[in-house]
Amino acid sequence: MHSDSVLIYFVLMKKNNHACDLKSCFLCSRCLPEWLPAIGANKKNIHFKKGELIFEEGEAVGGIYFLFKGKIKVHKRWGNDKQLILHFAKEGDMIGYRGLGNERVYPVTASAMEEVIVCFIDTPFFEATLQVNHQLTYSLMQFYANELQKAEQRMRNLAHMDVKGRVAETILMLKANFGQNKEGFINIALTKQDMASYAGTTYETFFRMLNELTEDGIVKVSGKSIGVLKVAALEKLIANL
Amino acid sequence: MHSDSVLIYFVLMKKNNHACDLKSCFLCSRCLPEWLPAIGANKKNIHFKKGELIFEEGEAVGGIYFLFKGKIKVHKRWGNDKQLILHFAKEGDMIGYRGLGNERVYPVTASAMEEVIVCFIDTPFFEATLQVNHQLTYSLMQFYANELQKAEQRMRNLAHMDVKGRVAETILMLKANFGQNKEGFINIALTKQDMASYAGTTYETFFRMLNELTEDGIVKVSGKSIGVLKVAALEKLIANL
DNA sequence: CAAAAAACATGATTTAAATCATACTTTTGC
DNA sequence: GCAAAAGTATGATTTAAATCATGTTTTTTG
Repeated sequence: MHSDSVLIYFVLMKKNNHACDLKSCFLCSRCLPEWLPAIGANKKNIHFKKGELIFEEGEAVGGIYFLFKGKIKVHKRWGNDKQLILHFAKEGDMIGYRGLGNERVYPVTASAMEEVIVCFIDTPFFEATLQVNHQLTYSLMQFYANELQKAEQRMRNLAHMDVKGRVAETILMLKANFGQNKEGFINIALTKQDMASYAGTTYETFFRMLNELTEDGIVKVSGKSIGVLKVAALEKLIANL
Repeated sequence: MHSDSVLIYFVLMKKNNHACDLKSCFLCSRCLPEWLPAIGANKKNIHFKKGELIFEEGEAVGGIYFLFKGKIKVHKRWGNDKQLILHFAKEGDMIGYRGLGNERVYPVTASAMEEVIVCFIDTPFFEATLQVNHQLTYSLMQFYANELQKAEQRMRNLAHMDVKGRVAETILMLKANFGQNKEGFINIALTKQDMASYAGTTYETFFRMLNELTEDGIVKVSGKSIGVLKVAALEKLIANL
């Protein structure tokens, strides 16, 4: 073994220890303790720079990812300049699970919104893990059931809710997912284009709606930060009536 | 035991035998053979008339249904006169599986489109079944993964595809799901309002789009029957470019 | 079987939201 | 550190699709 290889080996060790404690993620927390060493031996930590793709729509599925550091957006493209953002993933989230159906091709693109470290498990090992850990399979089934409910709720919103309602919903989702700091601003810095792409509208329309909400004293905006002032008013906008 | 009860008992027996052979449905075909008698003892056959609700959005989840006869539409309401149809279920389909997430409330309404017979399994027994039949749990997980992919695909279509494309998609979905008869018409009679509600548009717009497709010789319409003349032309309309 | 209720068919009108156009400001990469 | 690129900000214009209005035909049901 070259001294180079040894060096690389220790660097990876350090990263692994830093990134994954084999306890907290969706996978490790639901596995039989006896199986954890197998996971430790099979996981790979991978680093991505801002803007890099973790995987792309149409690409063959390699495995499943667990996000340890950074934020990732998961989106579907349309044409060559439109997209619908399905999810903003944060530390602890699972990524790539949409590729586990019959079609072994990713139906979405995942791109790093900042420096990202993921823990990667390839499909053959993940499937073996599911065969052995029944409680994990059951949890994953429940997880999918919940995601399906959310997706169909959003389908209906895209079909019938007006843009202002979807903007309100986007803001409330961000608040619920990322929390807010002491100044009352949501803890995530997104471009307005990305927020618009989540709401299923254009940048311009999103901007105008945000202006209206600001004028009505429902939200406050400062650069990339958005703060909710009147939750009830936002909830009223998304009310199904 | 009253003679009335005896009568009812035999009627139910007969119905059961007619409706369910404990072999072909999603549930029975994936269970351990040893478990089938338990299913036989716990399933209930229920009859619905046209227009009756199998369950309704917001109602507490009772269990899961397997459709043996008839057709059911699964939809989400908006306001009090709009809806988005998520699925047209036919013989063999599973219904009510959306209620299996954390929220134990149906997120959708299921209504009988004609005379319907379903086989009902209550949640406690279904969960026991999942705990015992790991392969079934795994299959169900895969099933959900596929449904999620389809839902997110449609989400993107509702956000970015034009109505004509969604009409084309609706027609191709119906053809793929229900097949066509010798005359080349799709084997399902739906109101245009229902087709429009699936495509996420209004009756009037759906009607106009269908007219355009007819004028261009892409489809043929005769009463409630629609026939596809040029598949490629429909596929081109839904092409993502 | 007749009356009421759905569903069908189409033209005219309105409207929400996308697109286009243009200028300024902040990031980012070489 | 500066040029290019990405993001922000807004007004003006267009357009796709919803809504409204009205008459007809088909289905359901008491």
